[in-house]
Amino acid sequence: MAKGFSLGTVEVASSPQERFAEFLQSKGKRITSQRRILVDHVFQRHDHFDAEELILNLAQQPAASKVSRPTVYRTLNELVDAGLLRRMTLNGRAVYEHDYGYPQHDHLHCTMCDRLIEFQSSELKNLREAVAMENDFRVTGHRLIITGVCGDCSSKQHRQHSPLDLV
Amino acid sequence: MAKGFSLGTVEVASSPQERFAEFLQSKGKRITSQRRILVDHVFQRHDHFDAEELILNLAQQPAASKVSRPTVYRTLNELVDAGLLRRMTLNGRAVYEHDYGYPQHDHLHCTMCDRLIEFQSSELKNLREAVAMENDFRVTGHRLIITGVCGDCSSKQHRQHSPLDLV
DNA sequence: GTTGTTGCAAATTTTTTGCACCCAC
DNA sequence: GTGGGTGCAAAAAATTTGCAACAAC
Repeated sequence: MAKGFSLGTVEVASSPQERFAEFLQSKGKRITSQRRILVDHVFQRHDHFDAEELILNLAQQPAASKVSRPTVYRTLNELVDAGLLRRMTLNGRAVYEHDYGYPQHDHLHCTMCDRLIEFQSSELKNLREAVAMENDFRVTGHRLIITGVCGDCSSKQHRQHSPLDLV
Repeated sequence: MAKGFSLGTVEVASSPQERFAEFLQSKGKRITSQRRILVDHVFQRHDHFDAEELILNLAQQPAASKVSRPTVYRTLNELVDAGLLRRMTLNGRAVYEHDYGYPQHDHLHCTMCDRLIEFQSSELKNLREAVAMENDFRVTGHRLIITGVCGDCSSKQHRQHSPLDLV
């Protein structure tokens, strides 16, 4: 199970850091400062982001917390594998959001301002299973994106938000 | 070959060619041989494809029906704008399918063989409207992809189909 | 004859990889 | 100490764009 601390208490992995550490160890991978920095940054705020935003964000931090572009990409993939992040593709580029300790949900995507609005639907899960059953399919997940125009953009039809103006 | 797609008993009014011509004219664009060639190719068979497949496919045709790579990309975008094709993103690359004269549907995506299985669900439309209403959102469309492993791949766990082995 | 279109090559954008050095274990 | 990790530069993959020749209207 979880590794005990010196007091002998059994810890359940609760923070993203712990959870990621567990994943890495299970894969024989190492816990490096870069990986810690990235997990910190990614889970400090709950919003949608892409690799470029994360890199830019890190560039504005003290030199100590800089991580190279390839490592950012490598680590994002690991975080997806670990089940901590979920990846979706918006306009060709990958967009990430928290997947761990965050309820299952889907998205409304405004094509004017690129904003993502989250919503939950219990019916969808039933639908998913029903369809899978009919098609002899073993489900591991799903992605539903409803596209359209959000209320804000509907009113001020002329003005547009900047791309990737996220939730 | 088939000029319209038959929806049960009702045939749609115009062919993709006609429909595209209409779109082009409404935009002040021109009907060129390349565009005709592409529409022909794309609507000759009903399956999922990506830009590279289409280009390869064309390369094996008589010289007369060759179209350059940029033009293929440009025209695919126009066909999406015209509502003739639907675009979705599979593993970073764009995948297209017919959208005109073809019933609304969604997909099961097998992550082992990359096959896309189509299905229809009427409940989804209700769900879509309900969610949109709640969020003050004007819906133009949606995309649902249920990921998992298809029956074929579940049985022969070891063997894998080649990527983009399509429906 | 105008104005949009094509093809070519090259640029852009996003993401991945090879490799020498480095560090967590 | 050793094997995995990092950063750098460079490659790769997918798509877009500038521009001169060209064709549709």
